[in-house]
Amino acid sequence: MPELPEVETVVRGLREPLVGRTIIGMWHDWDKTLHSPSPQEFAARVAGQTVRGIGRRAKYILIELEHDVLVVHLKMSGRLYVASAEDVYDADRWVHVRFDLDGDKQLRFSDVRKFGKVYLTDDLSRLLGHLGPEPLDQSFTLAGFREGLKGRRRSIKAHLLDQEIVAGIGNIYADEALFRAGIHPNCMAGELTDEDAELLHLTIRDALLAGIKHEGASINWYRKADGGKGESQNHFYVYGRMNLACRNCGATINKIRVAQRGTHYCPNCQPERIY
DNA sequence: CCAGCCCCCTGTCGGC
DNA sequence: TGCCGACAGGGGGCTG
Repeated sequence: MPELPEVETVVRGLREPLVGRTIIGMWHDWDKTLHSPSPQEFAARVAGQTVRGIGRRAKYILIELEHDVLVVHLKMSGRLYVASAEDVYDADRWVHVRFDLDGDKQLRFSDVRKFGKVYLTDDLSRLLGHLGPEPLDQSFTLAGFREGLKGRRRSIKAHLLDQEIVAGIGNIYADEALFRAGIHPNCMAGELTDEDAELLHLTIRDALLAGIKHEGASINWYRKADGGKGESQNHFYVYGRMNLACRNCGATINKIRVAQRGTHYCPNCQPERIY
């Protein structure tokens, strides 16, 4: 569920309750949620470390400790929140990892579908080195984006979902960025014009910034760190709007499958192209 | 290189 | 009502 805007919103919400807290110990009930190191080493290493800061890389949450980084990927249904030990939340029934903090607080990782992963590492580049540029950083240049499109014989939607091209876009914001650029999701990446690339380079950032502004999309599982819902889903142009009227032209939004993912587009604003 | 399929899981929804 | 398949904000792996 969570893409860059959702993860960024969670990170911002965790900063206040988490930074400065010390991890006392940890508990888990699903081995596969702990990616690495082993549960025994994980618990031994994390205990006693204080949270120095919290950040984000692509869809990964980075909790910076004194000697390691605690990394969390929410995948489809993960939630991360800080609670007082006695607090009870709806999401608690799916908590699979819990970190006990000083001050009688807890950092809880809840995950209905159990796809989420938690890592502890002192070598972030080994874990995240394969990722492409951050779309909202200076490192995401138009020149680099154009270069990456050259000669690629796959759909532009598949291209945008490739985390090595640009990191943090998922199914929602790929559809939204392509709509804003007027580009059909099945267009060949390598066939886009320089003008297309320039527009898409802009609309990727616009779509993601709109998502952050509205604090992420709470369609199903995603919640902010404080448990509240985001509002981004109320501002989509195409995602989840099949058979509804295009906000731009009034045509009926269509849904197809591209790159094995449900894909929403306006057949009028994003016409198929003949090469 | 890339499309297409599988897997990891659980919950929800629509059709019969 | 119950059952059953399809599908869901992700990503890794395999085949052809």
